[in-house]
Amino acid sequence: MGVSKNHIHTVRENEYAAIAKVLAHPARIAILAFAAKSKECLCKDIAERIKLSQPTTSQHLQVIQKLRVLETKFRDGKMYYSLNMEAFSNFKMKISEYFAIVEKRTENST
Amino acid sequence: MGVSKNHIHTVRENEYAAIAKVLAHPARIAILAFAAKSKECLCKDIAERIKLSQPTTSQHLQVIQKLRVLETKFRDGKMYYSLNMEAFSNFKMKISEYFAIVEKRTENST
DNA sequence: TAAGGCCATCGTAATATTGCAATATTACTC
DNA sequence: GAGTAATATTGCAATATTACGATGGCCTTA
Repeated sequence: MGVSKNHIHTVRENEYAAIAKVLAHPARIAILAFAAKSKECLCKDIAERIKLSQPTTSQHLQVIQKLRVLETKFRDGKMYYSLNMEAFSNFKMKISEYFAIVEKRTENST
Repeated sequence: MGVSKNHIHTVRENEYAAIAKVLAHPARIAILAFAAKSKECLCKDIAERIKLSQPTTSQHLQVIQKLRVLETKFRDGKMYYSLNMEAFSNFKMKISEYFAIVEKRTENST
């Protein structure tokens, strides 16, 4: 087929993969780093910075937002994006958890 | 267009994204964990374990191999896959590096 | 040599992702 | 209300990803 068979994998495997997916595009890597630096930023500024169109940038922002790593505040007719540190730290923890699991398994392997 | 514009991003951004891409599928998450546990394993065993066909599994193995996180040994007419711990640790380091960069930027942000 | 096991590759299909132009929407300002 | 600015959405095109059956190659063993 070609359809992703997520259902045959465990919840945890899907969770790790979902997190990695957010980071699996250079534009999103750049967006998160930019958002961290600028605290609050606008879509158009991000677009200008990463040199992608406003719609494409908006699309990437939605992808990141789905996992709550970016939060939004609406003020003065503008949408301010900022890094959700709590969610981001959770991201980091989950990924570290996975690496730890894999590493631990190598120790006990036959 | 729709073509990925990797060239407009930095080498580092592309590198982080490339690493994340390997982890961006539950099957590959499972494969790495399985390879860590079994030390040496066969494609058919992995396929059986993750419940995907042999060709699909082989395809995922190639993706992981591209970044050298899996290494292969041919013996007795079989291809044994095993985790390349050095490459895997490098993976972990790079990802940690990225998280650290982002976190650091939040401290100095205005 | 034949048979069987294992795997990569090819071919194909379905779906997902990436990207932009055009448009719609929303809110502020005059 | 008209104009402006920022963003989301829609529609479309190109490419990438995911998945499997079929095939062929290679090695081992009978």
